Parts: sequence; C-alpha cells; structure tokens
Amino acid sequence: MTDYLKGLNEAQYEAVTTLQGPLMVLAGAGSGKTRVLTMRIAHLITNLVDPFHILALTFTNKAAKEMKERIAKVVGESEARSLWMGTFHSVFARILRSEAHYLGFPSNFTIYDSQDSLNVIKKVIKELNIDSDLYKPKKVQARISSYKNNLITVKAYFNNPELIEADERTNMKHIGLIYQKYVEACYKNGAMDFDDLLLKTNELLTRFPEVLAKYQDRFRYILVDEYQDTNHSQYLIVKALASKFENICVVGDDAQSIYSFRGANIYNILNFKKDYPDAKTVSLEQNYRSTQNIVNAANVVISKNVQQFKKNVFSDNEEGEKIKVYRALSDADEANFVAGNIWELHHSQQRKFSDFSILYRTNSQTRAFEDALRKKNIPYRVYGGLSFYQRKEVKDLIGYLRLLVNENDSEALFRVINYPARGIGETTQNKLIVFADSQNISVSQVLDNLGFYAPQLGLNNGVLTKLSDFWSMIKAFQVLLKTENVYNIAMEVAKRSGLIKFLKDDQTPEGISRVENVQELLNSMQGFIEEQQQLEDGNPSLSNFLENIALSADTQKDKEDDGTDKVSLMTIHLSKGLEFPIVHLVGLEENLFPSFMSSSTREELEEERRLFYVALTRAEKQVYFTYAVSRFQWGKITDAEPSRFLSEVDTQFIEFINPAIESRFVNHSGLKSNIFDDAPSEPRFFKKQDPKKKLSRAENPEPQSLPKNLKPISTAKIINPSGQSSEDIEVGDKVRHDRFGIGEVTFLDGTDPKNIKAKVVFQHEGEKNLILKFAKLTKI
DNA sequence: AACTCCGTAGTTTTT
DNA sequence: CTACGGAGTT
Repeated sequence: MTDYLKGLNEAQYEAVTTLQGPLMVLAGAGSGKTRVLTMRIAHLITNLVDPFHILALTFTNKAAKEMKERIAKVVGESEARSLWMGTFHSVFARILRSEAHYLGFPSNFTIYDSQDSLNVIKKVIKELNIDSDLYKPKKVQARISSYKNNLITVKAYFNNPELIEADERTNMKHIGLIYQKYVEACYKNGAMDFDDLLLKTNELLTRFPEVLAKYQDRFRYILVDEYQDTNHSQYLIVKALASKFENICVVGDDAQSIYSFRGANIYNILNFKKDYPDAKTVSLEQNYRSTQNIVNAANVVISKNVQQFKKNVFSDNEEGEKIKVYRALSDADEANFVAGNIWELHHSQQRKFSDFSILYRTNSQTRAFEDALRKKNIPYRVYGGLSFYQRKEVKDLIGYLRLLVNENDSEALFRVINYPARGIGETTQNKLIVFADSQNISVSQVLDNLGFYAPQLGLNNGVLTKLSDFWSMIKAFQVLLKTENVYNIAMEVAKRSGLIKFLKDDQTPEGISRVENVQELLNSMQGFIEEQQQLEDGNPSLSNFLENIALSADTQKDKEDDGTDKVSLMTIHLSKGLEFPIVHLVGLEENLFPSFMSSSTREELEEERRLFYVALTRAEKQVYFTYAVSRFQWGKITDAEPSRFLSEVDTQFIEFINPAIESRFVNHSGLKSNIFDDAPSEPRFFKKQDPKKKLSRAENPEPQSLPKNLKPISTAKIINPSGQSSEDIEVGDKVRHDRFGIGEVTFLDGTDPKNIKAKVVFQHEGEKNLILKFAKLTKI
C-alpha cells in the first residue's frame, strides 16, 4: 500500500511523510515537486485523513487537474474525488457562492474577467467626465487591482492620506473616485472581478468568525503549490485558514517567482519561517530533469540575482550537449531556423514533434513561428494567446447567457440589448441608464415594469415595443433554465436571438469562422455536461458553466488536445511546471527579453532573470537560444541587440552556430553575419542605422511613396481632402492611396460630387470601397 | 440608428 | 500591425 514511498530520495521522503505542522518545501526546478505534492496527499489519505479535510491550492487549473489524476492513480478514484483541489480563484469562488449572502451579493454573482472589468472602468471614467488620456483605463485598472490585492478597500483608501497623496503626486488624484465608482458598479451588477474573489474571501473570513471557524475546521490539511507566486491577499487567506491546525505545507521555489506584475509577493515564501517559527524546511535540490550542462548554466544565471535563498541545485544526469545559439537576421529568419531545426532533428534523431517546445516572452511572437512551421508542414499547437472565450462572437453569446443567470449584470445587458441590431440604439440605452440611476433601481427593474415607467422614460411607442419584445425574449429564455440543459438553452438563445442568422449572413471567411466558433462553444457545452455528470459533486448548471469558463484560461483544449504529435508553442509564463526534451528559447533580445517594460529597476530585472531561469530549466536534453538582429515590430523593422542574459550564461555552456549562408540572401538587409560584430556589451548608441532596413516587409515592396510634400503635382491632381474634387477620377484610372498603395478604379457610384464612392482594386490589398472625398486618391 | 472609414495610440506576462 | 474611438455618411 505504501509502494509509492519507494524511489523517493531522502529529502523527498521527508517532505512526503512529515504530515503534521507547518512545512516549507523549497523545490528547485525539476526536483520532483509535483511528485512530492501528489505523494504527500496520497500519504495523508492512506494515513486515514479524510480527503474531505484536505485543501490543495494550485496556480493553474491544468496543474490541479493533472495532480488530481495522479492522486487518483495512487489512492483510487473515489477517495480522490472529495478532495478539494483547484486554483485559489476557483476554490474561493465556490465558497463565495455559498456564503454570498453574508456579503450582500447574490449567489449567482457574475465573475468579470479583465476585459469586462476594463469595460466597466472605461464607462466609469467617461461618466465622471475624466480625461481618459490622463487616466489610461489600463493603468487605472492595474492600480485598482493592486489596491485590492493588498486589501486596500475604497474605505481604507480614503482613510489613508499617504495613498491619496501618492496618487496626487503622480497626477492621478481622481483614482480614488474612480475606484469607488467602479466598486459600486460591480456591486450593482452583482459582479466580482478576479481580485474580488480573493478580497471578498478575506472579508468573509475576517468579518464573520463563524464562517472562518467552519472552513478552518473543514480544511485541516492545507497544501499550497507555487507559494512564491501568491499575493498578499492569497497569503492572508491561507494564513487565516491554517491558523487553527497549522497543518500547512507550502511548496515553491523563490527562483521561479515570475508573477509579481500580478501582485505576487516573493516575501511570502522568504518569510514563511517568521510566520511559523516551528516550521520545518525541506530543500529538494537534485534536478532529475535536465542535463548537467543545462542545470549549471541556469545556476550561473540565477546567481546574478541578489534576492534569493541559497540553494545548490545539481544534476546527476549526463553532462549533455552545450546550448546552441543561433543569431538570426530577422524574426522570419529566426522562425525558419527553428522550424528547420525541428524538422532536421525529427528526422535525424527520430524525435517526436511533441518533444519540442518553442518558448517566447510575448504572445505576439507566435505568428512568425506559426508561418514557418506551417510552411514545413510541422504540426504544432499554440497555448494561451487570446482565449477562445474572448472572441467577440463567443462573448456575445455568453453575454446572453450571463444575462439570463444574473439580470442585474448591466455589462451583459448592454452588450446584447442591440446585438444583433434590433433598433435599440445608443440614445435609448442612455435614457434607460439615466432613468434607472435617477430612480436608484437597476435597468432590469425598469424593463420588468416597462409599462409602469413608460410615461417617464420619454421613449416613443416604437422603441417601447422593441424594448418589451427584447425583454420578453430574455424572460422566455429564463424559463428554460428550469427545465433545459446548458446546451439546449444556449442553442435556443443562439437561434431565437437572431445571433446565428446574423453571423451566417456573413459569408466571408472570417464570418464563417465566427459561426464555427459559436458552434464550438455549443459543443463545449455538451462536453461540459458529460464531464459534470461523471463528477460526484458535478453541477451541470449554466451558472457553473459560466464560472468555469471565466476562471479557466485554457482554450479550446477539448478540441485540440487529441493526443496527436505536435510542437508546443507558448509563453515562458505558461511553460512553468512543464518539461520538454528540447527547448527553443527565442527572441533573446534586449527590450524584448528582458522586456522594455521591465528593465528599469533591479527588482523587475531580477524577475525577468527568474523568467529566463524558468525557461532554461524546462529542458531535459537540449536547448537552443535564438535572437534576431532586426525584428518586424509594430509595422516597422527595428534593430535589436542580443539579450544581456545571453552574456550572463557562461560561455563554457554555449556553442555558437554560424548562420546558414543562404539566410543572408533571404534577408534583404545585407548585414554581415559575424556573430561577434554585435557583442552584447556594445552600447546601443554605437549602432549604425541601416537605411535599407526601413523597407517594407512585402516581398515585392511597392514603390516607396514619396514624402507628401514632394508629390509630383504636375502629373497628378491631389483630391482635396476636405471635399471639392475638381478633377474627376474615372473608371479604369490608376490611382495611388496613402495606405493601400497603387490600384485601379473599377467602379464609381454617386452623382453628388461630394459623395462619390469608388471601388478600387489594389495590387496588394485587394478590392476596397472608398469615398473619394476622404480617400485622398492620387491619379497616376 | 447603422455603417464605414480614418486616425491614433499602444503594444508583457495571466487567474 | 492591430484595436478602438470618433466622425462622418446613408
């Protein structure tokens, strides 16, 4: 029965079998952390701890799911089921639902994702007549988020002169007001954002001792994975819950803390001993994953950080090959090299495609690699990126569903009230909002009693009918909630709301793909129903479905996770906890990695360095570093210099690959390919600007349009942008457009000289419909 | 009210 | 390059 204890090393064994009291496990990369966590839970259960009393908090849903499966293999399906394991957000969302009444929230509260919350913030800023150029919504959102993560409520904010002063000093004196209005709006909408799920849990546990007691008693054994990435809010929750039994085990690696941008506080792990003076510490230092060369290279880099525990991570594996560095001429060259390399190793070493990963700093780097892999017919899968559930058409349908579950969610209401268009425009919507505010009721209450309020709304009968039709439709959908399953409800909504028909009317490729996405969403509901049926505590309700998608970032997983052999592409952040035989770490350039947003302070830079460490330690056998000397970025080609991290990896671990000769011809920049001519230490300002690099990326760059002030006015008449064109453009004319380049006019429409529309087929851009008055076409 | 085009600003990582 | 908001048209 205790077979699972065999094969553990001494430190692992201690971590698994120390069941009582506080325990900190410092788990170096690849040291078998997941295994220890899994075995520890299994060991608890075999030692007759009721799984009901165990809470395991992970950082991602994926980690939770994986671990649960592994535990089930050891202790059996039925024992594993009643275990509570999940992310902080999902576990506490569930608790908040059952205790919502304490906080004055409905139990069916909506969970706002970042986009939703940003929308609300934008509206608040607009409503307050605050200049959104000075108060960038994203910035405001980040600041509010950091307040919430540090438990600074609106009230606490206004009671703290220091905070107010600090905001005044940075010319953001209205932040407090926006924060207040934002919180009010969420409350009215019956909605919580991600940070609220933690903040409100704290509120619940501090304000209501009986609730705290209840959960303390339930969660007698608490395990927290990735403890180095917990924020203050999460830290306090754990501390409160564990304070009765103090059977708390935290697992983490300070060298892998990479989420401080989201409030993660590395001091939570650094100070664990202060919180629990009796705590036992176990260090897992043997890396079983990677070759010695990789582990040693990673150690050298991370040792540059000031802030860290001393650790001695080592590997007994083979020494392994050196890290290979490829210097690319452009981002396309880089991608081609990587794809070519994968192809080559796939054949020469019979590597599976799934042995490879491509890791990058930013999601926008994916495209080049997708192109290159597709060209070579290499199967791949992109993880992360824009979530399936964030696509507009998907969010629209979800908007309806949200509204059914929580009709106070005005975000959802106004998203769908006129989509597809049903004649309820902005003016009408504004009247509804203003009126509801003046009466201090919600818009849904106005719509519930439309007849009663109609005289005061100042809307004509036509609009009133449309409103009442819309609302009856919603009410009819709500009736379905009682009898139908998620799939049937959504299907009915998609049909009866006119959404499907509206999307199907668009026969462009994009339109067709939108229909497919909606179909995909419906399919995922079928999957959800089946999945929930298999769970002991399954809950196939619509509101549970919505919660699941709000809290899960893993995209279209069900569809694509078909076990086929694919190369993995993802950001380094997403790769944490994973491993691959061969890793390509790409885009190793200053201002990209480390990101230009994070190069200003030592702390930021150290986090980037930890990120680099994480990337490097994903690899088992072989690592390739690549960087490009020029990169197509923001529509322009920009110069880049190698990342400082490259020079931090001691040269003894590295081997440079000469760029393939033909890549010099592929690239038009004509740069020399000596790897030493841009040593990392070379200051930026010594770089010479190569004028040729300003060329467009197109393979056949169209003739460079002349600077505006040099247009040859003798041969072509410029249409005056403000209207009166005195020279006629005719069908068949060749024209030049500032943005679209050169094209031919194929069709003209309209008699009013101020309002002539032209169809123009451009060489590169295809057919466009333009209004002459605005298009600034030049006849050539 | 709905649609279209233009211009500009913003570009990190994710529950 | 893209996403969004504004401004103008139909």
